[in-house]
Amino acid sequence: MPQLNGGGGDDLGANDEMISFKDEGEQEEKISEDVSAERDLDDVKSSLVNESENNSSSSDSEVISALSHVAVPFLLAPVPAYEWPLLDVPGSAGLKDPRSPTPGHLSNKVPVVQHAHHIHPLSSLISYSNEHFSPGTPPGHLSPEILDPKTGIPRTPHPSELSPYYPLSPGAVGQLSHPLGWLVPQQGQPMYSIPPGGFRHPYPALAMNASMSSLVSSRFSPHMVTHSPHGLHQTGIPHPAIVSPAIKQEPLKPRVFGRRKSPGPPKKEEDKKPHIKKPLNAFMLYMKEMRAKVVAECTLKESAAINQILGRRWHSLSREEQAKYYELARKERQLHSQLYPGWSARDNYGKRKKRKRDNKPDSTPEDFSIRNKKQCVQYLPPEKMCDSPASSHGSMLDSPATPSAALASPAAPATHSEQAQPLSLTTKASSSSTSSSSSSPSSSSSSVPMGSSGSQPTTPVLSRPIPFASLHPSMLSPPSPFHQAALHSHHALFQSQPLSLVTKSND
DNA sequence: CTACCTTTGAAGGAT
DNA sequence: ATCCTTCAAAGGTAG
Repeated sequence: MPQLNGGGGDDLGANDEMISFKDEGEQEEKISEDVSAERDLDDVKSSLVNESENNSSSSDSEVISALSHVAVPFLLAPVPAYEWPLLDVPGSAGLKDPRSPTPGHLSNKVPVVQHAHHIHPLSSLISYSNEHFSPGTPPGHLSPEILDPKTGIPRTPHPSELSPYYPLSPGAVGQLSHPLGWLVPQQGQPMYSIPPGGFRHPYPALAMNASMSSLVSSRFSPHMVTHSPHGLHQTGIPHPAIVSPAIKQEPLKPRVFGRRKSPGPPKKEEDKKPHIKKPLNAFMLYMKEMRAKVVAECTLKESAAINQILGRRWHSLSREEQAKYYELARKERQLHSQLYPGWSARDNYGKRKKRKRDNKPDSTPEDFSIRNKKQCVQYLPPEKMCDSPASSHGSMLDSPATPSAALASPAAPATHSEQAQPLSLTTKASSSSTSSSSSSPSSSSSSVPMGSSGSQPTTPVLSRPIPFASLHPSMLSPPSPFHQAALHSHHALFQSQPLSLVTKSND
């Protein structure tokens, strides 16, 4: 259990969080795109700006204006809408995740808790609509107590049992939405697909605690839980993460259904091995929640464009807000690890055939640039329409590195190094300027901010022309050591795939 | 029909 | 220790 570091990493959280704040310079991205692409964008931008007559008096002209006319409500109140009040849950103190390194006052505020009178920010994601409750799973408020799986005797959940998942007070459990996405179907679709034939739990011996099982069961329709004698977890509750290889991907999707017939002969071994999906990370959880909203606000439907918007919005979130998702993600990973102790992310390798155009050295610069250019044109425009003003300068930066932020870091247990670094900045080239100041909690010892997503920096930068372009300017004048570190990391990037990039920029 | 696109984060293998 | 690759969601799009 990677995540279960016993309370050690207080700082972990902080670091983790830092990772996410790498958006600064987003604006630069737009501005510093590659020339040709920029032209194309300019056309679009201008058109957008023109269209949006009134709007923006603000300086963020294009983006805001474009945005406002498309989705005013969405843009105008991005944060407020999700300003999650850090709920103090006095009663949950004992229940809070023991590992939670952060100070009690902070940890208690984990927004996982939803009071009856509050609407959880993630309600869309984890909301328990009535329909989601299976008959056999009475609302929590009706059954605060949990039946002991072994004895069948009602008992109050132990902190140790709940804490790993959610710091909920016993009484609150039933009222709260389960933060784990897989426990809550979104838009009628479960986060994790469920094989029609039932589940074959790889770890039957695993004991799911009562609280968990109740939560889990609440997410599945009765028929799913009831039949399928084999393949079901000991508790009789299939985990949404388990997906039969044959239908491993979104079985509920029509198109998937259509192609159910396996192309080849039934693969024996694969059939035996259920596809256990990776737990969603913080951003994925955020996406699931926000996608619908973004789509509603915008006319966009393409996920690629939506995701771009979501990515920006993600960066625009305050630390506290992001912290919530990190916390959720962390818990989900924990739960996942408990449900599938032997599971490895590696297990899913090769499941998806896709392997995108990786900026392999082979790809010629031309191809690369063209491709990127095309993408930019294709997706960025829409983004601007709906995307929130790249408020990189907004909340995150402004907000002092509060301890709470630190708390966010879910991956706490993860390597400290990564979190310690503000690397996020580096990543997004963007890191550009703004970065440095506020967010450099970097007291970290390790200088290189490649930390967590060490890979991240590279991929994005390469795939995205924009950030890269902006990279140069900012890098030229790195005042602080931090910048240097960032520069260094970027430099590494150059070395790894310099040609295409350089060429591109020159173009 | 399938892979791609796009985003961030996590994990694990490779160096 | 660092870097790189893959996958997680999702839905339009292109081949």
